[in-house]
Amino acid sequence: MFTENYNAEKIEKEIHDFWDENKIFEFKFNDKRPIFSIDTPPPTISGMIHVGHAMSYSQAEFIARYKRMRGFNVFYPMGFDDNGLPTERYVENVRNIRAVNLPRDEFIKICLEETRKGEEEFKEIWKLLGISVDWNLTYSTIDDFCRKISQFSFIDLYEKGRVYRAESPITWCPNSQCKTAVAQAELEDFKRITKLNYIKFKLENNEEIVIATTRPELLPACVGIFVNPNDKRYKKLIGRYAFVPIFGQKVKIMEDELVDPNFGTGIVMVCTFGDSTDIEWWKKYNLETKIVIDESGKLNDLAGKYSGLTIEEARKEITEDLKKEGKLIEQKDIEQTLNVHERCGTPIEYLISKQWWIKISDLKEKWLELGNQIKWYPASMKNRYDTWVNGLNTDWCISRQRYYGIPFPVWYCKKCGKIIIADKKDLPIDPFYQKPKKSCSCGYNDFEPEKSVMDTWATSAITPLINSKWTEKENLVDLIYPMSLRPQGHDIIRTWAFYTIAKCWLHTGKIPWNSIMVNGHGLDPHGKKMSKSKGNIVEVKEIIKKYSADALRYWAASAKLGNDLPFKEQDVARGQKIIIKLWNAAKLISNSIENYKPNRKIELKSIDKWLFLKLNKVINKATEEYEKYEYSDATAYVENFFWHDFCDNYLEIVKQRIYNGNDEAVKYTLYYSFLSILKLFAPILAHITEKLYQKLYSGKEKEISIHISNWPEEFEFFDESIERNGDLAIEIISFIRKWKHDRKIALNAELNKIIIDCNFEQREGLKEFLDDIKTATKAKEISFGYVRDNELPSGIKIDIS
RNA sequence: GGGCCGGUGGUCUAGUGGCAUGACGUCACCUUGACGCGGUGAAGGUCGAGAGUUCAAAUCUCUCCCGGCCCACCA
Repeated sequence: MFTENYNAEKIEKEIHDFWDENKIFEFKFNDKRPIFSIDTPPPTISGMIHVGHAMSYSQAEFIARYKRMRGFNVFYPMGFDDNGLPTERYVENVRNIRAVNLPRDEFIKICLEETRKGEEEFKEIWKLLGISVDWNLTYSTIDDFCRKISQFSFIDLYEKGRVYRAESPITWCPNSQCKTAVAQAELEDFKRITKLNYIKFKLENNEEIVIATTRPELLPACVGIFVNPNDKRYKKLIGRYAFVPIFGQKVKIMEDELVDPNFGTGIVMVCTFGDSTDIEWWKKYNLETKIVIDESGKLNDLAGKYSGLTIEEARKEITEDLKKEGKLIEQKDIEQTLNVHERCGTPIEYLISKQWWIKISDLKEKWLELGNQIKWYPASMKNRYDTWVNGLNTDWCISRQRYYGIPFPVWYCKKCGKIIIADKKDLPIDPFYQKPKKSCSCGYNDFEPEKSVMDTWATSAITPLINSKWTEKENLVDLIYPMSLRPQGHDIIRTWAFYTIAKCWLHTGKIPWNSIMVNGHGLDPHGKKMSKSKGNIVEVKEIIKKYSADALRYWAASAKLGNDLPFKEQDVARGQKIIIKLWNAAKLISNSIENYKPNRKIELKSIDKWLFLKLNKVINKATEEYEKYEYSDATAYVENFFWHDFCDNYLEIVKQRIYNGNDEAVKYTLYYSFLSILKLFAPILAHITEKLYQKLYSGKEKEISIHISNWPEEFEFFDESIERNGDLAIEIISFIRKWKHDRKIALNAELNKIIIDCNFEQREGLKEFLDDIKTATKAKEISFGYVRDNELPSGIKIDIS
């Protein structure tokens, strides 16, 4: 018997130490059990770990624990995504430095220092939360092995003809902290109100046409004018020439179906480049190239007196000047959707530059087919993948003009310009500080290193191969690839999920994982994303300290898979109540279990069988839900069974038998039913179930930890009529409770006599439960007989006195 | 403009054809030998709107409205 209260902070700490010491979560390399491998998301080191992170990682963690109990050898690694733009931005802010002002190697060193710190912080919090990863399997995307495998991957795709270098228009972020090429997947939509400017262009014969544009600052880059071929108003213009105001260049008027006659004046100017239609026309009609915006979003010499101005400044001044010249005849407010960089919200520009690309846009059908080979949970999330693939219109630009990332294993010959690719056996290399091992084929021996680094997604897209130690002699590819499960958020389906499927298939010809579970986000109480700048971050540590890790995990388990979940402290408090309830139930039954070890078949009473019948159903349902990764529905079933069937009804009914101390049937029932309850709760309430397992079952059950014990299976099947009859008994007990309540009598007040009036079948069934009704209602006497009133839904009538 | 997800008592939520689930909150009663962080009850919903299919619709179909997300070349 134990009497102490539950001290979550102390006990959770003890349990963590126990798990560590006994290596409970270690992946066993030589083991016959089937493997369940998880492609854990490597979090970006961003300096703020909030309950939203805790939620998504907990949800994958529930599945890891469930699978472990199902007898799988679980491969559950942890990674850290600690390079690339987000990390640079983080480090620049934390240290208040700017990468551009520092030597490259010094900046990289600082980044490494800062990310180490961030990783320690993550590790500490994940341990507090009880995330059951095997920390021996940790990787970081900037470590030697990841640099090697990432460069290897690049060379492999280069050799396969999937990687190419090309000078072409590219989406570019001109933000002073970015100044890099970005990929289609990194763009977001942004709606804003802007001015549509109606501008007069002169024709050769001094006639005038009016063109509507939102970007007058691009006038110096204007290389053509288009009208719709079916637009009768402008048919006569086709093939003639116009002069761009202020800048004076002469441009041809052409026709194209893409022009919407109803937008603006129905006449469009093409600039290199204002948007993707410009690029399309530029390619299709082989137009001149006039780039007027530079890498930092300023106008260059082509803009004449406007040179050096930012886009916004130039727009303002050029508009002013047009107005002065009488060329601007109208300005209208319109709503405009434009592409912005997802990291900083800056409108992207199109520049021409030389970048490295992975060819993906020609294989849309393949990507869709691979998507079909993977099981999506919840199934509807596959739509997002399909939509994205269908909308793909460019290849994947993987070079970034940044500092802290994985370098390309590439040099260029300074004489003939030939591309020199490093030898696979020399990886990882940094072309900035290392040279090719032999001269160029042209005989020259001086090289220019590729200065760009790779898009972080290019590395994180091969996490299944990183986990498999692909490229190493002693690898796990046959063992764990394709991996069993990819858990990840819905916001990165177009990036992480898609790129992983694409790259891994290009390398191996196989899908990267058999299933993907897509989790929602933990939001602030008002349903908004948590972010430092909004000041609405709820910190993991605080909540764990106030409630407990188990209570926070319970909150995480309350969201259906894929749904976003606003953080409500009352939900965590609800988890706390269940934990306390479990502890107190254990207190009550500890006497019966502590010195008891079932070793033979016992004749059970009907109410005991009733409990097992209910339990069987819960085990079935919970298992079914877990197989679909629906931990939340599973938990709801378990919770309902534990709280109501087990505590409110069964325990109340058998209390006297517990106190008697020598009822073998009740001991047997409590031993196994409570063990099952603990196991069913174990994936969610990982700590308290472990503690109670050790307190009550240690030395009796085979495994030292509940988390490696077997998932509960159905008990012996009893005649289903017992469940029905037991339910009738509960119905009668409830009625008597209400009867007492209506008379403001205490529930434990004694009754003189209960008379039950029912049909023959009910009477036969209830006979087995009369004692239970008697003790639960404190009736001195109970009998069958004729009753006039008090009819229950089942038709039974009760007389109470 | 297209797609996906959602709209259920004050708040949140389960529920894909058959009397609307639970939590939190509210109110009342019960100081029951595990738990008052408890027990027992009560009040509270025309299940976003409309139409249709059906003996029967929160659930299926259509239209519309609202919210969120994803996608799209409208200058």
